Amino acid sequence: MTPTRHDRLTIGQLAERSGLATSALRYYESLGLIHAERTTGNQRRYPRAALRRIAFVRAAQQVGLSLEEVRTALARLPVDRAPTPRDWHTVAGAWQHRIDRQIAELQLMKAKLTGCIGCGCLSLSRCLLYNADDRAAAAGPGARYLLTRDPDDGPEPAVGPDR
Amino acid sequence: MTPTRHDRLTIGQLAERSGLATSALRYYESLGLIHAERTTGNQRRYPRAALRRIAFVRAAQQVGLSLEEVRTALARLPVDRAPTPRDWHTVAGAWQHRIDRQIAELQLMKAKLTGCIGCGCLSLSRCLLYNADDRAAAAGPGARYLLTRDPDDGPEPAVGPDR
DNA sequence: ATCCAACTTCAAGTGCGCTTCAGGTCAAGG
DNA sequence: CCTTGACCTGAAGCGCACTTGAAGTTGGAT
Repeated sequence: MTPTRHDRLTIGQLAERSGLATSALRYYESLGLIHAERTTGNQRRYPRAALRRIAFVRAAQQVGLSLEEVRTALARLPVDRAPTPRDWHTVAGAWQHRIDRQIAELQLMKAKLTGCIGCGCLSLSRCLLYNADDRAAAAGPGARYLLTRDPDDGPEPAVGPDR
Repeated sequence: MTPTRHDRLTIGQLAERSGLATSALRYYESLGLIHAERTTGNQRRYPRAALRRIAFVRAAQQVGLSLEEVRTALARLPVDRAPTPRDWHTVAGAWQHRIDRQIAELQLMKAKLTGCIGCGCLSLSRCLLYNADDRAAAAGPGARYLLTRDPDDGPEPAVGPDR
């Protein structure tokens, strides 16, 4: 221990403490997510604050942000000091909305599954899962919104074992 | 409508009804997720059941399964008939566990964020977000488990504006 | 002074889930 | 018959988040 000075971490040390690979850290740095000073020999030396930024990044990823979005979010926080409660409040608030939305989606899905279990579902004209995807169409790729309420089932040509 | 016969869909029709691109459908087929018969002219004709399988795939993706996992799951369901309640019960039960876990993770995250908002957090020695990532280390990549309780904070050299 | 693990850069590779492209075939309407 | 749009295949490309590899340099310990 105390390989350099007690408050400057080498990339290896940062990797160990953050649980990320050194390659990931360099990658994050290339994206501007973290920053390092350099020794005279051009080696990176990270301030302890880097750990905090990394924690922020990982947390943001869990919340579903891309690294690019994380970069934007980080840009609003102080570069190498702890954020103020005010800084943090803004960010965390936005995250909570995302989390709430994700939880809501999962709960909806769960409810649909429960319904389907009960009804022996996935039959052609009744299943929520089925009808959500069908004729929802459009809505673009990516965040396809499947599983929102299906207002009407439409004129499906009777039930009968589909084939 | 009624372009071929009423119960065989062209890939274009399936695409429209499922909301997926034809390229995605061919891709799914290449993975064995869906199956089509061919016309004498070698064009695909999908049974209506394909819509159900696609719904299954999309739902599974939402639950976090990879297409490979979906393939495995689908292998346990009848190929082109509606699954029985029993079939379905097994699968849906497994999914619900996954969903529950995901919800729990999100709620934990949310709780931590709330705590951090209250305490003006992300300071070096106290923040849950910070400490979860730090010295959790290991645990492999991928499902990194960040945000579990931090038992001890360890001897952090006082708080003081880190730098 | 010497050693070697840890560091450096840059380019290329990986896995997933698709999309795009090139070059050709099919089928239904005019 | 001819056109046109939907379809076919196989290969390549894309975006994301990294990892791997090659070739060279640094720095802390002995």
